[in-house]
Amino acid sequence: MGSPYGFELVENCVICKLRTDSFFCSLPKTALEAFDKIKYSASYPAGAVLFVEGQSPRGIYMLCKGRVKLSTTSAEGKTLILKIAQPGEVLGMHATVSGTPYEITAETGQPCQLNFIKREEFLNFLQKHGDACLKAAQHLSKDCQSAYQQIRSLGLSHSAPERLARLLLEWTASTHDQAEPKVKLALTHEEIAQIIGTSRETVTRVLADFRKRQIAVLKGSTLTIRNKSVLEKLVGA
Amino acid sequence: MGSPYGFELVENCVICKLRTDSFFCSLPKTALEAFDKIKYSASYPAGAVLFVEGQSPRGIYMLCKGRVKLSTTSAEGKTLILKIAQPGEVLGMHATVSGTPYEITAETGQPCQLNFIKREEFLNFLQKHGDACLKAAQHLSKDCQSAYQQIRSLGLSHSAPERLARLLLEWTASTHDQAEPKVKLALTHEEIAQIIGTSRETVTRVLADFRKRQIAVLKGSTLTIRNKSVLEKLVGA
DNA sequence: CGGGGCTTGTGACAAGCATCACGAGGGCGC
DNA sequence: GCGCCCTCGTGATGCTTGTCACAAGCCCCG
Repeated sequence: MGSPYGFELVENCVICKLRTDSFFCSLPKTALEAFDKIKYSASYPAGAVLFVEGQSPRGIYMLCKGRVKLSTTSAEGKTLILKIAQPGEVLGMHATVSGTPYEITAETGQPCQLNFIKREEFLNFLQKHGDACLKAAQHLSKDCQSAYQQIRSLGLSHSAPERLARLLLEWTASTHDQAEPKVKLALTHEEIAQIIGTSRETVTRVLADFRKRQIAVLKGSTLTIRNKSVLEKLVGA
Repeated sequence: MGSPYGFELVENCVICKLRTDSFFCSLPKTALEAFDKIKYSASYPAGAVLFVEGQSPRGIYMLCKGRVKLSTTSAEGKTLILKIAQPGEVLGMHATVSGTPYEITAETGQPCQLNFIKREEFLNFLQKHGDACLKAAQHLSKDCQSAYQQIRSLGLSHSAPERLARLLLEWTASTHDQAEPKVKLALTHEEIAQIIGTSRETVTRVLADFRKRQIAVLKGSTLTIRNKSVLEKLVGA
């Protein structure tokens, strides 16, 4: 079938080509089929809001394709980005599992395909399928870990350059041992600022400084690390 | 039986008087008995280190009695306290479930009773007992939530008074509708500073300011909120 | 009761950064 | 092609707070 957002909508998890090795995708067949029965597939355009902090949990969203921005906002309107979710991740699981309101906001950053599962059916599913429940626990653990990492970044470093250096290293962590690692990312300075908890102007200035010192260059949406060791020094001390 | 730290060591979870309504304590009988079989009970003095960030996970600790300080430390030796764990909480579950190194350090803040469970046996236990696994997921969700709350506090507020006000309100959240809520806590200014990510001197100064303005008074280990609405105003805007 | 060692209180100073303000570039629709 | 809006670049300014330095309590223990 066709789709309004430029890609095929895959309706069946069992034969899905998007499946990654992460989380629910890698369930044994019986669990996967059960999962397939209770899910609702849907496509969303960029900028769609899946849920807002404070809402009581309707259920979980499993991200098949695209990127989703997870953020939280203060009373004054200041926004902090918690993470950019990648395909394979499950969104809104904390709230759904614990029954408390969503504590974060999820917004698609580009056209996305998602599977939605209602809260009750998801909880039932977890109870029936022990291996799925264990996967869920693992997923929650990962979320905790990334949260702790962000706490470290926010709480244990005073300078904005240090936090930005840490973020750049994080982004290029998967590119092993290249002379000049390159990463594509479609984030504005404003959004980067919201990740590391600083102002847009500071990000601009620090990036300009990095460019001048030949440490890292962000051109268009391509980030190139020129001197990884200096970045590591910035983070380390 | 006697105990070196001034309280009885309860050896059997099923008949344990310390049981709270939280997490594994409130399991159905069969699961509780299985839990009881694989656990090792032990008492620890104040200042004992249960695990250190970076270690590969040996297993989980279930806190029955006492308080445990969970923290993380930067390369420069700066410490950030993530939370003070209360009885009923499980420590080290993220690392144990996901198999990655402990990302935080756990240190007893007073004499404690803990149950330890080896990683493999714990994972087995979760797989066999679906309701326990669900409880585990709920516990992890709670941890995530408190982590997100701390991220909000660190990332979305620029002033130290604001963060301290938020912390005080958090501490007194359970004391509903008292004219002047009082809370006992045995934390030094240094430790408070490590929770809200500021310096010891700043905590001292802000507390002095709060005292002068009749907002909150910390005397010995007793905290008294004199004017809750001002605190809420500090947090809100 | 008289020391250490830890905690708290306070002043001075400078760095870091948020904020405001404004201008330049670049993409997109009309 | 023209204008509009969003993003990026950059200067000036002042507040917040980290840091250093040191004095005063406080508590525990011999």
